[in-house]
Amino acid sequence: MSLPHALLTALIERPGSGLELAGRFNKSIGYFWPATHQQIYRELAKLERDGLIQSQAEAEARGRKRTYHVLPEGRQELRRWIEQEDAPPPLRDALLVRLRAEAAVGSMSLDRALRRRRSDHQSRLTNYLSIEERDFGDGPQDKSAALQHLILQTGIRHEATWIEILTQALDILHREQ
Amino acid sequence: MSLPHALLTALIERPGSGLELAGRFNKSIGYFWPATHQQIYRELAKLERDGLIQSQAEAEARGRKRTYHVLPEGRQELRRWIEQEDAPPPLRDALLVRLRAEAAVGSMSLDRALRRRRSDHQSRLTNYLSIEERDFGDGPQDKSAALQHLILQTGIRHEATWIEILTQALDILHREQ
DNA sequence: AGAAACATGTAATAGGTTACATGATTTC
DNA sequence: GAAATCATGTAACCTATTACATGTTTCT
Repeated sequence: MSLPHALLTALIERPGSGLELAGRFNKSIGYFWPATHQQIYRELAKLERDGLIQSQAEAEARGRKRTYHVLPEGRQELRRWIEQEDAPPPLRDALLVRLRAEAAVGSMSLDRALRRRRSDHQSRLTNYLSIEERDFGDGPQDKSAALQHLILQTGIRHEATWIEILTQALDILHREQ
Repeated sequence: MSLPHALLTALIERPGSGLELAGRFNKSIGYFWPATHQQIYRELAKLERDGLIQSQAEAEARGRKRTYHVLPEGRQELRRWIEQEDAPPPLRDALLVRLRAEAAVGSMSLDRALRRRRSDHQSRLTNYLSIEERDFGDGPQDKSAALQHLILQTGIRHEATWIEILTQALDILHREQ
């Protein structure tokens, strides 16, 4: 249920069309709330039906660009939603199921999957660190920038934790006995 | 797509019925792959149709207990699945969307949600630490126990990271200016 | 004019969540 | 015998994923 609110946030940061949003998502909000363009178009249409955003298009036709912006009602709805409480989402990581399965059957075949995952996390970490350098490298931050930095740091810590975990897992699997 | 394999793992650890599994899930695999009893019954039926597990019941009737165990084909399927590689799942945490939205609109109303989340993570952490004390407190571990311990440590680090993040977020929101 | 890129969508499927329905066993 | 608990299931819905379809603009 967060996608519509993620879209409202992105459109407040800057109005745009469905495909533009899909592109921006890949490099920002999508790191913690991914969405495909199909999902985005569907939700944008619904948000407009609900009167939270509005679109302008040069002409009403299929392949024509349609730019959305947030209405006051949308901003209001976002403010309302921000203060909702919800429980922490579960990890839901298949790799943990695999580790548990390995502990149960001892197949000894996890090695490749673990290395692959570790290198995935390593490249994500590198990417996040270079974004941090670029966007938050110098100077003091206002509240808004500090929050965005914190979100990025969440990703950084997440990747770093996984790298450690996977290294430990490989150690365990390679131990004698 | 991990639920069937999580169930195979649980049934290898110990055969059981649908509701028993649902109960066990809440205290073990469910920490990183939650499932309701409805899902579990559906998947068990499918696993039996596919010839991976088999059930025994005293009588064929609706409310009668039905105990499942894993067939060799199921064990084989689990071994095959373990070595599959997959990309890290996204964080998909609504709270990060909320932080980003707060950065965009500055509603100043996140406080309660952040404290609630932090205390959720704190009680989970306490719970995990006491499980660690109880199950892995003393002595050296064989490979299987070391893996299960590592899975628990993943949860512990996850909760600890979130507590830090949320504390930082509260600091930022309470800052002057 | 043709190709590539931009742009918006539809359809089918799978997985998970929530609400509800029903039978069997145990306990008081 | 009634209530609580154990146990198995159905149905409706929502979200996300994947594959496909189609129109428009720009570049060469």
